[in-house]
Amino acid sequence: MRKQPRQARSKSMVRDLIEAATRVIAEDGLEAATTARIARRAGVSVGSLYQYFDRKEDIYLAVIEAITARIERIIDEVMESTKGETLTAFVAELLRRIWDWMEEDNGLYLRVALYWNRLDDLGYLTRLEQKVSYALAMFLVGERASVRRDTLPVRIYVFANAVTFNLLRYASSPPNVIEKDELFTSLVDLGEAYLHDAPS
Amino acid sequence: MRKQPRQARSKSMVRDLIEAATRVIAEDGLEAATTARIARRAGVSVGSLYQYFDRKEDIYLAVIEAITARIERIIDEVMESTKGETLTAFVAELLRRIWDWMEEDNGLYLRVALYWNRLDDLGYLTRLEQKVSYALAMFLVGERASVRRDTLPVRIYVFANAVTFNLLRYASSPPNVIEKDELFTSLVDLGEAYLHDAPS
DNA sequence: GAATAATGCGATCTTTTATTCGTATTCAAT
DNA sequence: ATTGAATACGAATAAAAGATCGCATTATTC
Repeated sequence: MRKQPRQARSKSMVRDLIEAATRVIAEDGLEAATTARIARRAGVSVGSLYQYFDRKEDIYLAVIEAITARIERIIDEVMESTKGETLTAFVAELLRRIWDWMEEDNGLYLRVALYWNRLDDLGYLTRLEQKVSYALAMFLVGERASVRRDTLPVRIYVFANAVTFNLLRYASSPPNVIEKDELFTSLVDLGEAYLHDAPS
Repeated sequence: MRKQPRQARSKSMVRDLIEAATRVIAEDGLEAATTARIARRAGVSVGSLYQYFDRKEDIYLAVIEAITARIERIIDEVMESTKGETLTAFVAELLRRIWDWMEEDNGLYLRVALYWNRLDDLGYLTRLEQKVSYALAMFLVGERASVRRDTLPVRIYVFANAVTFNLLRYASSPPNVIEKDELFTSLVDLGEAYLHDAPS
């Protein structure tokens, strides 16, 4: 961001721009998210946009930064609210909360999430992955389940990715034979079967 | 494709174009894969390109079609070669074979695969997913393992996606603490823990 | 209420890229 | 060898979109 907005109006303009970008992406896809379009949607001129974003991509980054921050907060809240419970409870609640949030506003964030790969460069995804991995490890330890310590990191990596991408994939084109709840239950089961102590 | 190539030279030109597109994408990314660039790389003029592809996207489609067909062939071969063996054996061998192929030619297809989402529209991915699902189901039945029939379809869906995206994700940025073989073993374990009969 | 800084504007410039089309070349059939 | 069809060419066209910049408006400060 080339300049920090100082006055109140410019701060709110930046917020408006980020929101407008989010909505344009959600509604008409990343291709449609041109500077002109975003600016118009925000009720602002292109010139103003470039006052606070050096390049078009910087707006995209701002969008994804906001999403990531929001998910991180959800993770924190769920860790707190399921403290002392099982890993299963944590995963189930986390899924529910994230999905509910993404579904809000006519699936706004669900739609944006489809462009994750193009928006991200994997930096933000990694950030989230690390947070989730940490949480999972905490719960496993808390359960004093006999975990196979040697393979745990890989398993957590695999599980975290499995959950993330199954969600994204399902969001982008849900097979009509599979209900959302069914998917969620299965993902929770996956954690149970895969992360708890394995048959030697 | 607007016209079918009839003569030998035009057929080979179409092949060259598809290969050139593949290489340009792999080496410099999808952004760089402009019509001009692809044509030049194939040693052909843009005009010739448009003789056989109506739109730029049609070349991309041809690229991904070729890849999908190749993977389908690998699946068939592995099904054949592990016939009568366990599901685990099938999965392990499939992973090995696909990865080996993608690594060929300096990771050519591994690099292209990173753009899957932008190339695909999920049509080809679904095609592959269905083939894999079918294969997994066959092996499970063959093992006469007591599978929980009610949840099997979801589980297979989840597993197939888990494997696919863990591969793609790992390919795009392997965490340096995780070795490829470790990942593969874990994915195989995942199938074992998750697809075989679950603790009621 | 001047003076100065911050913000906002949008027509304009510039670059990039897809696509076309008239012409030149090569092939295949007779 | 001749002729017509297929193929190849690439300069030229046209549209799209990112980014800029000089000027207008609004806020802040003293």
